[in-house]
Amino acid sequence: MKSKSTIVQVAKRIGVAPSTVSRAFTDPGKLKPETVQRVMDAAAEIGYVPNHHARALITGRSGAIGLVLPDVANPFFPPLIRYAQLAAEDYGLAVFVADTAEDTKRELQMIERLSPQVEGLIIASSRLSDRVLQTIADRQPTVLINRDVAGVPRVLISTSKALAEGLHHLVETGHTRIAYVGGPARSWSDAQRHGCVQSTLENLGLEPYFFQAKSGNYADALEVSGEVEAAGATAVIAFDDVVAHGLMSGFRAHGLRVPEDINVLGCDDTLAITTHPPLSSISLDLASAARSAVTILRSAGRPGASTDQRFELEGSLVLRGTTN
Amino acid sequence: MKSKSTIVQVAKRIGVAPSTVSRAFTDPGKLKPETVQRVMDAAAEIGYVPNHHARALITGRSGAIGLVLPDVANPFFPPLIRYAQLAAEDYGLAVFVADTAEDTKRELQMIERLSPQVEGLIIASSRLSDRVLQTIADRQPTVLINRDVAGVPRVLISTSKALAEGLHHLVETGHTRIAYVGGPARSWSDAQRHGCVQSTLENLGLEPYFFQAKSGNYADALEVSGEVEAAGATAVIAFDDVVAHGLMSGFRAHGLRVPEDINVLGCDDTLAITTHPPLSSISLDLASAARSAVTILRSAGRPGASTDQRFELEGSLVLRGTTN
DNA sequence: CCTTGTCGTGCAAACGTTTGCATGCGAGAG
DNA sequence: CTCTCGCATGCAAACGTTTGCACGACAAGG
Repeated sequence: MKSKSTIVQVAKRIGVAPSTVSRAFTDPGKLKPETVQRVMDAAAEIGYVPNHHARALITGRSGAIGLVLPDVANPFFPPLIRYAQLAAEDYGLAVFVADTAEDTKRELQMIERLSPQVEGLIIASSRLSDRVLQTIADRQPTVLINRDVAGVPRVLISTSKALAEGLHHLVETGHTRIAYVGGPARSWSDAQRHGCVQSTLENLGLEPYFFQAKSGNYADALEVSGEVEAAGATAVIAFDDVVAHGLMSGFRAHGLRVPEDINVLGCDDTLAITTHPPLSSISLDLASAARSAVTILRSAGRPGASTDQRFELEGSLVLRGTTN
Repeated sequence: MKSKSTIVQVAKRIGVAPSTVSRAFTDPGKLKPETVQRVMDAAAEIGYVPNHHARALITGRSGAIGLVLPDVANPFFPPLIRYAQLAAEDYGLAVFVADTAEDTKRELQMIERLSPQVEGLIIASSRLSDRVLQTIADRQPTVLINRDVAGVPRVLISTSKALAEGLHHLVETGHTRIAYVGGPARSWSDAQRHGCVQSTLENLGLEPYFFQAKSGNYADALEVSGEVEAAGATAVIAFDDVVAHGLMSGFRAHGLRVPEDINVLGCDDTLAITTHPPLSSISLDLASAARSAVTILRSAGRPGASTDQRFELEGSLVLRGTTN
């Protein structure tokens, strides 16, 4: 099945040293162009393809990075996977994806499993403690996404500005009873959004109503919609779009109309246009986020790499059909 | 950053040969239990962790498999990723994920990139030609998902039975004008579903109406909903749930009610419960599919491995709120 | 007591690269 | 014409494992 041809076979074929063949692939500038050509031709002829592992063994670079995330099925992550992969490609890196199923133990376990076969780790929305994350980051290049741990490189996708903007819009259009339905408890994003709603609303002299969809999935949100309704909220900010979607379904089931009876503002803009009416949300630049993460990872563990990089990207408010 | 400790350091520490340490990790049965313990302790003390690449170099197994798919963002795939990973874990394998963005050239390119660093490839919903897939399968262990190429191991997730069942249900409840809205042209699933609708309906003496949502995404489906409506269909089968969802939105926008004015039956059951009303669909056992794929991959390229394995799993009909 | 077998361990040769150093060659400077 | 220098390439030593083979010790069988 697998044909195995090595660098020395190529070398023999055209009467050069193995090292020459190696250089033709890794540093062609050092060779006479004509030699490079001969090597390439011979390689193609016998179907030679460099052995990654032999190379990794000596150079220490495995040509792969790991992307660890809590739940592939959450619509926030697939785009992240795609963009991370695209970015990694530019550096000749392949990406391992690890789904932790929102389980802390499992997360740690996957990280340890992956650790020896990657050049670096991108850990998104980690549920691990700061201390543990620090330790991990000490062992190999690591960048966190949506987790703010001092001393470890991180990219944060912030929604503060856009959220405040959205809040102001709601207040301007006459809302005074505004609720926030939070997501996963240990999530940085949730803390950030929660805090933002709280401070913004207090500054406006309003009292926020807080609820929580424990795991942040559709079913949880559906369930919590009753409470929101009972509290008499006329507008609700959802932790993310799937929570927003769940809430909308709940409201509709109870005969509430969106946006006439209650306004809904989502977050992340992952499925906005597929709801009815189209969900107002906060759109994120995941492509930039992923690209930054990979770039930082690339430079981490290099001479003169700052260990405390912190990139913060702002989302932007997109008003659609669920707000007025 | 990266601490490097090797097998010989461990060996030295307790005065044994490197080979003994190696065996303690790979084949503990060959050693005195006490020796194994001593090795493990010493390894833990100095934080030794086996070097994957050195191991791969000599054994030829990289400890990784590749999962190639057209679009991570399509809700069909994330569960597949998760289950594939779960299954791979049992064999101590990590999984590379490659998103081809539905691009044939890119697909081939990713496969070639991944090929040298994996023990095998799972290619889902490939857009490549049979011939090319054959060639790929010749070079390394490969299993196809939802692609039926003779001579290369494959697992097919069939919906024929469930679809026929659904069709009969529609006819029994009085529908005579039934449409099928297809998805990506080169897709095996689409061909299979298209064929099933055609033959089943013809057997029942009805003439099917065929439409197509080119890329199979929400926007395409939304667009095609008008045509379906114009054709006077009273029931529509969608290639998958996202197409179904798009159609529903289209219908609603034009004032049609589901299911009163038109019935909708989806496929894949990826987002059934999050639509309104909840989408009737055909549920798939992705967990089994993924597990089979990994298992087949594992046994492929082994002595006595049949090259022509073909697993077919049947989906099951789930009637919810979009049919009557 | 010698043979034979088993068990636990050591030795050393791979695996396919990369890379620092050495070498030979021709060209330009003196 | 000799010296020096740079360029293109060869040589060989790593990188960290795994694994076939050999070896010694010890037990059991004759």
